[in-house]
Amino acid sequence: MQRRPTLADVAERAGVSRALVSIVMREAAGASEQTRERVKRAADDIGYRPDPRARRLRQLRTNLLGLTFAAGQEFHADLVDGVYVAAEALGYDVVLSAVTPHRDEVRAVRTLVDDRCEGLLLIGPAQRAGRLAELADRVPLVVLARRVRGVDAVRSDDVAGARLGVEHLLGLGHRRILFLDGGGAPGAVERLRGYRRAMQHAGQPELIRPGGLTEREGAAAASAIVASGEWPDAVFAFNDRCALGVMDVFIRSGIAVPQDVSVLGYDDSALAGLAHINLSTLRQDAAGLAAGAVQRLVGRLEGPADGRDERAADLVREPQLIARQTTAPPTR
Amino acid sequence: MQRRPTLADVAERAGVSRALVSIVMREAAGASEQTRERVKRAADDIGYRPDPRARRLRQLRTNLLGLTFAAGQEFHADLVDGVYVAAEALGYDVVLSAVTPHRDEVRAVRTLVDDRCEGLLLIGPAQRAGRLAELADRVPLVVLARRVRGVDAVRSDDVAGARLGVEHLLGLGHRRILFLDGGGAPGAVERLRGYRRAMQHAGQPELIRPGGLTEREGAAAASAIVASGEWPDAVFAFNDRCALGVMDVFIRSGIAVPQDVSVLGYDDSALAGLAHINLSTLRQDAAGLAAGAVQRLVGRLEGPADGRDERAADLVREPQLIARQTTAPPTR
DNA sequence: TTGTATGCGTTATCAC
DNA sequence: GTGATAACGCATACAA
Repeated sequence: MQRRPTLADVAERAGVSRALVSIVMREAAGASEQTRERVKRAADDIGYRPDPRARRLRQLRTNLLGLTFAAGQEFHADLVDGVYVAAEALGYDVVLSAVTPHRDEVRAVRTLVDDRCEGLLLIGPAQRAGRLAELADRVPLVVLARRVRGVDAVRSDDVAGARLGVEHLLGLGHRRILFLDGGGAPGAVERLRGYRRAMQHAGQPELIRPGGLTEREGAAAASAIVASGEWPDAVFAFNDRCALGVMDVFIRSGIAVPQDVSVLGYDDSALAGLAHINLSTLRQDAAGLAAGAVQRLVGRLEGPADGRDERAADLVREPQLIARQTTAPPTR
Repeated sequence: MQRRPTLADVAERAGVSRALVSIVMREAAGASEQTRERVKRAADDIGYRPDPRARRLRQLRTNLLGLTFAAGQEFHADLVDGVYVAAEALGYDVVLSAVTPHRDEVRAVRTLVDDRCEGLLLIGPAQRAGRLAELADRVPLVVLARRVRGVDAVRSDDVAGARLGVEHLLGLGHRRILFLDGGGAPGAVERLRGYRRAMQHAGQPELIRPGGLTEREGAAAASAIVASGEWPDAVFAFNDRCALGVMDVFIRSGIAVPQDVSVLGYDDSALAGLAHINLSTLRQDAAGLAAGAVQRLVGRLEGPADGRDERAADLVREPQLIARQTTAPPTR
């Protein structure tokens, strides 16, 4: 027998009906303990594993959650992990669909819809809000790590995070705090707003330069700072990668961190925690965000039928300040 | 009609049989051009998309390739992209299964087998060779980026890569070349061997220290070097991350790269190419490796029935030297 | 060229 | 508690 054993094979071997095997495999009610034992033995003996395709085909529901993510991005990976955990706890399976250089988001979403996922989770989607709203109109959808008008979203409170960061630096005694903006990246507007509000509230001047998302851009910004000859007390970078680029250029230029300038990142990526880097940063609660998104999506799926016209939710979670070695009181 | 349209709905709307719709949707022979047109129109009108589950259930083959990978790892992401591309070219779909902190490899593999994938692609699996051989015995399997005895594997030629690196440094005029070993990591044994062979061939003394896979370990190794007071001409690190740790400590210690010491990495990760880092390194051809693995796997699936006892293949591809700014002729 | 009938592996409904 | 039977959406052999 080259083909894989089916439920019918188990039934034959155990000498019971297929219906009973189904009941036993699903741990459903309606079978005696003795029968259960026999069926399980038979299933194990021939190495039977239920076919999810056939199961989902027969059931009205697929119990499938589709998830798009950018392969290779650390923060996305953390969210994927969290989604797996949260979905399993609620009895759902997860179908992954990666966004890569040769496979765009539209395509990633299409495969998930074709696979009959009941709901979609999109991590940091790049599509414009209008498209996402259209999509959300056709299939239950929750966006992760980005705010989209008219669509359910779960994300960090970037305004609060940036404010936390500024308050940390102010608390250390810094005054001239330079913010490196993230341009059009998700969360950039909010982080900038948080910075500005906190600085205004403290009565300090706003120092803002274009930063970016990568080490390269951070390095460029730092070079500009060095060239200007006028250093700030502290640099608050849009994210960790940008902060690393800044630190790299500073150190090569003989500017000590944190003695001469404090540097603060955002994301608490894996690099930030390394012993020789020890970057102070703000941590987003990936597991919490993932759980929140899954719960929201499942809530829509299992909620009251009249809830479909419910207004889109925008769930935010507070980031957490991780003070390491790159921020310290001014030494001057 | 809340439920999704089925093939039968299309048939009804187009006024033809379901078999004809099936023929048209599969682009199979046996339908007139006129009918094709009408069916396609009807399908588009009601937004019909075939159900892959039902399709695969009916067919003897699923045309599914299962792929495990570590979410968040850049090199894995490159391979995932390559697998998507190569699989599509051969008419296969890819099912992703991530290995994360809360989801181990065994589990990732199980879901793929349950989903009736015809063959499995494992990127850098952590299981010991014996387990993998057992698995390969039950399902067609190709391991990517690791060598496993008795199992099909596609990987870079790490011996050749290390040799290339050493020859590059020798060619620049360096003699005292220190190699930072990767311990038990995949490819570590081969890279060490390549280094030793090249050094022996050149009649130079072998300088070997324990390195590691991360910035942290690279930094530790560099600290030891600095403390010893005796610098080599060049440091050849097990991988880019290790090399970055080395450079970080060197620069902080006032040792200029490449003026005082050349540093060579391995992997050509995204960080290596950044303007302010510009790490010389060895590039693995991710797309080529992925394509090779997919071709090998599909070859097994579609190959002659008597080929199942074929000996396991070990396909290697040559890495490529990327000479950037961290390696240069000695200035002394 | 087109239509009919059957089965893929499972679950759900109904009898017994 | 247990078993027969239909149905999920689709593809295929075969008949028309």
